[in-house]
Amino acid sequence: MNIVTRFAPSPTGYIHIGNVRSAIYPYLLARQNHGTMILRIEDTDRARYVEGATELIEDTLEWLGLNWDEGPIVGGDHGPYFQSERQEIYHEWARKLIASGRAYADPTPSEKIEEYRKQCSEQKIPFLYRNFRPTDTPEWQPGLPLRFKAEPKDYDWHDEVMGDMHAGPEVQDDIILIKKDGFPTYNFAHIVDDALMGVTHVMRGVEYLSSTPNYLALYEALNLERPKLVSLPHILAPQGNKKLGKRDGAKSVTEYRDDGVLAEAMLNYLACLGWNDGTEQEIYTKDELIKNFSLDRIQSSGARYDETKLLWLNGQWLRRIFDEQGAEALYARTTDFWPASAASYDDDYKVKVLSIIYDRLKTLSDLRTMTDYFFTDPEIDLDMLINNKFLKKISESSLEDLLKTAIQKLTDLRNWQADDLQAALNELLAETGKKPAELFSLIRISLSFAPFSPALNLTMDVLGRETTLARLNAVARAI
RNA sequence: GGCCUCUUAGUAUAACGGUUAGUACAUCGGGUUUUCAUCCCGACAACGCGGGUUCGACUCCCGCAGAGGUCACCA
Repeated sequence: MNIVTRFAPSPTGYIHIGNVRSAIYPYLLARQNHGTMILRIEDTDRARYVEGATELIEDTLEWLGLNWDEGPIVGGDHGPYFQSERQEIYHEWARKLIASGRAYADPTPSEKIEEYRKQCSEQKIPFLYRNFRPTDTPEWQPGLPLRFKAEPKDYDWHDEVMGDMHAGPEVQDDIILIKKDGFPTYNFAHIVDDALMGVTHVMRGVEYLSSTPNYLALYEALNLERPKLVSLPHILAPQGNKKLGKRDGAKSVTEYRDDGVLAEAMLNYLACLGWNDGTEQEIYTKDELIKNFSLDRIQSSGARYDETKLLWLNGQWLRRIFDEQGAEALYARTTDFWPASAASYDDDYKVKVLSIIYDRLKTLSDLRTMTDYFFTDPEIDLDMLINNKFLKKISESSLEDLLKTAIQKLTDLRNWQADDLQAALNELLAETGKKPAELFSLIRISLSFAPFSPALNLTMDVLGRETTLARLNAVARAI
């Protein structure tokens, strides 16, 4: 069987980390089975439609590397892939239901419905429209909503994540199929679309679980085959037990990209939130995820979003790319993340800086704050030097002497290279009788005036003889 | 309120009747000649509660509690 999955978002805004997973899992399943992944835009709610949201969605999927085989941009044999362009199709299927007596036009004014709803809520009973079903219904015409005529009964079905399910007649209702504006509801449109597009696995959030019996009734009434149903548990906000949503500050996926999180790390983290393959592996490439993914190992409970772990994974990925693909490969990802002061420097120099700083990065945007002193002379901050925990017991004149001794030693150094620099530093240690913490802190801070920096010899190597000596001399004069 | 789902350390999870309940993040301690990281070593820390079934239960069954979802002309 050819597996066909889909991601079917509404273009109401950006995709955030709480809802990308319903794109990732269908993608993994489709790729694993050499099947088809469809992107369908569910834009039937004109009020919530947001201009540009479709592009935002496409951008997010592309960044994560979740390409689709059918849908906007790429086309396909089952289009259109925007529900707003499928009006005729929905109406055609709606007419079938009218013909078979399973749908009726509803003339009830909305105030009346609101009243019914209120009655039920006051009596603390569930609101079922079928209990208020109008007896005399007109012919369906524009301006009138079309409702399904429920014939409630028991349903049994299997959910690939939740297991065997059962629901009684009490949950089935006369749901709206076509709204009065002529657009279909999600409830109706997705049934028709999934069937026409050959979707074999419907993967969506658990919030649809309670309406599933209505969908089963619809498949039956339309004489359509049931796809496999896969309910994905929610991703929960870091605090509390609420589903992670925009209101809890769920950031858009692309915001993480702009903050310097790698797509590999994001995909890795999200895929493993609520799914695991039973091994103790933590780092997964996209190909490994595709290979190892399985529906039956998706958790049935919600998982809390933990940004700390995402950032840890990002660090792992930064180092992995550097170690396995080389400095150039990682450098290629850093283009937008250098401080302004780096603009005039060439690629070779920046690659060197990256090479000695990369294992201190959590995100690429850390480059902006951590590398400035490689590109511009830092402002001399004597307080920082004098109050350093290793240097504060040394008098200022001793510091000056020590610095001058170091300058002399480094000035005499023949080869300005990491190894030779380290050798010179070691000799300096022996000659001055200072502890590494004292001597190295003095030089390190004098060069960077930063809270931390890479190994001293590497820093001096990258900075070069001229800059290093100039900075040290400047500090020696200032003390 | 009805219906439905979920419940292992702070977090994500492993275990599919018999383990000192494993792993990772976080936290705390130590090591790798300065700092901050990386890396390595170590520590802390969990089966929601109550009944069964069984020689034996985190695992199976039944209650309870807690949390979440749903009951839209939103998806």
